[in-house]
Amino acid sequence: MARTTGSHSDITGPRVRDAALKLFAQHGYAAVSMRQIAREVGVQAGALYNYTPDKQSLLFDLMQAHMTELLAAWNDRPDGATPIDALESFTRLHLRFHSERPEEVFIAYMELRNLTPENFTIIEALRRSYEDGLEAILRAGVDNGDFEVSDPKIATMAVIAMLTGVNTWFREGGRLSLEEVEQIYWGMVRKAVGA
Amino acid sequence: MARTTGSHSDITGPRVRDAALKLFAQHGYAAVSMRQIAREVGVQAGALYNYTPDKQSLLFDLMQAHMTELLAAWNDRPDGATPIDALESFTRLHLRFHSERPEEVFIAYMELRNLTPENFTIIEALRRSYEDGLEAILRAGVDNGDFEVSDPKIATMAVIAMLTGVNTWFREGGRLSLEEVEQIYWGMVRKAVGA
DNA sequence: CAATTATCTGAACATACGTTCGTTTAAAAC
DNA sequence: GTTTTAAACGAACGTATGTTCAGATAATTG
Repeated sequence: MARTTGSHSDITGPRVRDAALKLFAQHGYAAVSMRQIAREVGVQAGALYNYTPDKQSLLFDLMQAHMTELLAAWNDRPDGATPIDALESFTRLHLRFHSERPEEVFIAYMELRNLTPENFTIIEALRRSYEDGLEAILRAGVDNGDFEVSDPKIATMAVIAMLTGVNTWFREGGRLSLEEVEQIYWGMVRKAVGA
Repeated sequence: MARTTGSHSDITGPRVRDAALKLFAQHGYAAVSMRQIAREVGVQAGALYNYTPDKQSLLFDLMQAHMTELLAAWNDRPDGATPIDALESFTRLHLRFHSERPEEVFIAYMELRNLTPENFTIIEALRRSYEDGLEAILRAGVDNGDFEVSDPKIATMAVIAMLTGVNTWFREGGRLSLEEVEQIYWGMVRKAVGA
């Protein structure tokens, strides 16, 4: 037995990726074996190596793609005229983007320590660049008097932690719609920075 | 070779616990082997089973002890006269308790999915009981007009996420002292709930 | 000082791991 | 319709896993 009916690289490739995403998010990188991923795809373990050089690349590619998409979404945002508008825009974008990708977000936060040092450096730089975007908004608001923030660096971490925490409980179809959640969080963020 | 000079249960026991704590926090539960823990302790893998029935109990005991200590600290708090005082007390306690135990906190948040279902249920109940404490404060403040919070349940999650996020960057001896961090965060929490 | 007990070793268990590779087969190209 | 190639199989590689246990030895007890 070998190549099965209907087997195709452009079908299996994404399926490998999806299986890795789902299983890494569910059980953690270290707890998932290549054989489990293969079983989820419906293929033997050896066949996975047509699509990834190794297990580590499977993780790294997922995280890099996620961070790159996040930064792309950030760069495409409608730039707010005022720091207040920009902060609202950031808040809503962050909530929407993250709530749409619970598995990617989970992996991005939980599996950093399972990256090789080189890969970790790359992902860390992407993350910092995202944080810098928010920090710039906060500093602009402090400068023009819109915000009252004693330490923009800490406020940046606080806001991001608060927003990302939504992923621990928010589920589509739950008590609140995403729009309601956005509204509530924007209210808290706005007040927290004194605007 | 067998029992070595100076070997004692009351010495090795805590050392097993400490090694597990350190290694689980550093590499993750699934990525750490019993032989690694044994090497850290300076003992053969088999000897660990004098101190734990299995690897899972090592994780569960760490998490249960952590949550129990957190709840104990919470019950011993000086109860604030007003909701505002109570919220400040909560904020400072949370920050102090968590910053003193970075490894336990890391494990408590990252290794939930590596608990057996029964163990997960127990830990989850402890966590919820902690969250309920904060939610009660927020509701009291809403009722007496001290706070302006549209959804106490969400505000609870937001505040805890914001505060726990401190552990991702705070290091003793860094730019800011714990006291300064407490002050900054209390300011943001207070404003976020409209007090 | 002899008997007992607590503590640890070191080997063994069956099973699983990530990865490689020769082989086989279906689909694509000519 | 034949040749070429992409894709998957399935067995094998050496190593590691959690856990058990008989045997050995140091500390403790009487």
